[in-house]
Order: sequence, then structure tokens, then C-alpha cells
Amino acid sequence: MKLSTRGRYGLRFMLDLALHYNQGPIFLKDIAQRQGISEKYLWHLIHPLKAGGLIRSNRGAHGGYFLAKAPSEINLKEIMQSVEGSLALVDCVDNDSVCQRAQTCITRDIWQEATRVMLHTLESLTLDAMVKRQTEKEEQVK
Amino acid sequence: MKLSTRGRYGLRFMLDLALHYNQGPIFLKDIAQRQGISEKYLWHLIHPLKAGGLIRSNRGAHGGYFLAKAPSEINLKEIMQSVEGSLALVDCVDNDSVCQRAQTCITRDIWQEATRVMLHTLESLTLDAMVKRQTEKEEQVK
DNA sequence: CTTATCTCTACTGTTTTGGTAGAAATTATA
DNA sequence: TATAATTTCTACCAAAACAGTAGAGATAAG
Repeated sequence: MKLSTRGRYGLRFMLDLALHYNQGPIFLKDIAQRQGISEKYLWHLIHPLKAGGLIRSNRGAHGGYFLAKAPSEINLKEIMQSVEGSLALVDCVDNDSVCQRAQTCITRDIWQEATRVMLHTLESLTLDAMVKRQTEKEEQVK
Repeated sequence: MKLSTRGRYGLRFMLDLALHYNQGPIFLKDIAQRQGISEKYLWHLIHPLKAGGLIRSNRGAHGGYFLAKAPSEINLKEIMQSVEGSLALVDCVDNDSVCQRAQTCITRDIWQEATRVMLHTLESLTLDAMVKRQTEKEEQVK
């Protein structure tokens, strides 16, 4: 039940953009350097994040990436769903036809409920809340 | 973020034992048949469940498996931790030395919190509650 | 027209996952 | 004590998912 690097890096990428919100397009190169992740790999995350309408980009010289919405309007559930796909803990939650037992299986109900709770948690965490926590943490270090 | 078959089958195995609680040792063969899972594969789950103190067994003829505790004393968190290992969403939650950023990384705090909520949910679900739901569901079908 | 940047396709190696084979150990019971 | 039924264990294999890289093409600024 580990998160893959897609999810972990995806959040770090988005948080980096949130920390530089309203500072114009941010170079992928800079994000990659700050986060210690290769540009090549980050591309795999950028693609679904664009498709999910969470980020936008400018091409060409002086191009770069920026959030498509305010940090307060972007939550962790959206980010994870974009980069990881469905967050259902088991496939039968999304689609009962994957298992003949689905109609009568009580464990399916259990996983459905657990998935719901998890999604609710992720939904309550927004990028701007994370930015706030980040800056608070940096204050404490001083 | 999908659960592996270990987790899914592990719960079904335990629920099967719970449904036959106090009926003496249950043959692996019977569980395998009811659940549609090979005996060979189930062995991989049985081993950690025994190590985790959740089930016990009798060897030899008329042997079999049974719960080591009452169904009300066994929750989903224990079962998952036994068959899947650590349930931390990311490795750095258990062990900060896996990442140099751990001390200052706000995303680590986020995953730590999400993990905590998830564990709390799993902990609140006990085998006997699932048995109750199962029998209620069967009543409704009639 | 040159440089900086994003965009895209394709490939590769490694790890994890799911599953099987077959033999050894243990116990009830005839 | 022999036999049948069952758990226990080691080893292995194939397929899928994951993590990461290479290199070329498209676009825009200056």
C-alpha cells in the first residue's frame, strides 16, 4: 500500500509551484534542481497534471509551468487522482464486473468505505494549507 | 495505491475463519475452495498471519486453522499489517533516514497525517463487525 | 536565426507481484 | 505400526508495474 514515486514527486512538484505562485512561469529545470528529481522523470507527471487541469504552461524561451487555479482551490485528492489514476483501494470498488463476487462480497463494502474515508482526508488538504505549514515550519527553524 | 492481492485475499481468509469461529480447525482446502484462491497461494498469507499471532493451526490429519483471538479482538489494521507489512504511505514516515529532506519536508508531514487517519479507520473495523454485516446482507437477499 | 524551453515517443533495466511445484514433517486413526 | 490427511517449507518462474533515460521535434523570445 505504498504510494509510488509518481504520487510523492507529483505532490512535491505541485507544492513547488504553489510556493512560487504568481511569480510567472517556473522553469522545469529549476523545480527539478530544487526537488532533486530529473527533468525527464518529471515530464511523466506533468502530462497528467495538465490533462487534469491543475497546471498550465508556456512554451518556448521564457516558458515554464504555473498553477491553473489558486492554491486554495487545489487539493491533494485531485493531485493524486491525476498522477496515480483511480485511488480506489481495490478495483471492484470502481467496477463490479471485475469480480463475480462483487454483489455479495462484504469485503468489497469494507474497502469501499475505507476508500471513501481516505478520499475525504485527501480532499481536505489544500495546497495553500501546505504552503502555510511550510512557512510556519521554516519560522520555527530560525 | 492499490491494495495487493495479499491484502485482499488475507482479509477474505480471515473473514472465512471468523464465519466459522468455534467450529474447530478449518481445512485450508475448504477455505481455498470457498474463496476461489489456490491453497498454494494462501500459504504465503498464512505464514505472516501466524507470525502476527492472529491465527493458530493444528498439524496432521484433522488439522486446520482457527483464529487465535475472538473476532471482536481482531481488527483490519492488524490483518493488513501482518500480510502487507508496514502500512505507511511512504517509507520516510517510518524511517527518516531514507531521505535527507525528511527533517524539513512538509510533504512528509502530510503523508504522516494521512497514514494516521487511514490506520485509525482500519483499526475501527473488527472481524465480528464484518461478520454481522455479512449475515445482515444475506438476510436482505432472502 | 539562435537559444531556451516545453512536448512527445520509445526504450530499458529492475523490482514487485502473483502463482506453481514438489517434498518434508506431523498427527489421527484404523 | 502403517496409512492417509493435513500443515509446513524452499525454490522457482512468468508477468506486470515501476523508475528512469535517450533523443528528436515543436514553439516562442529576443
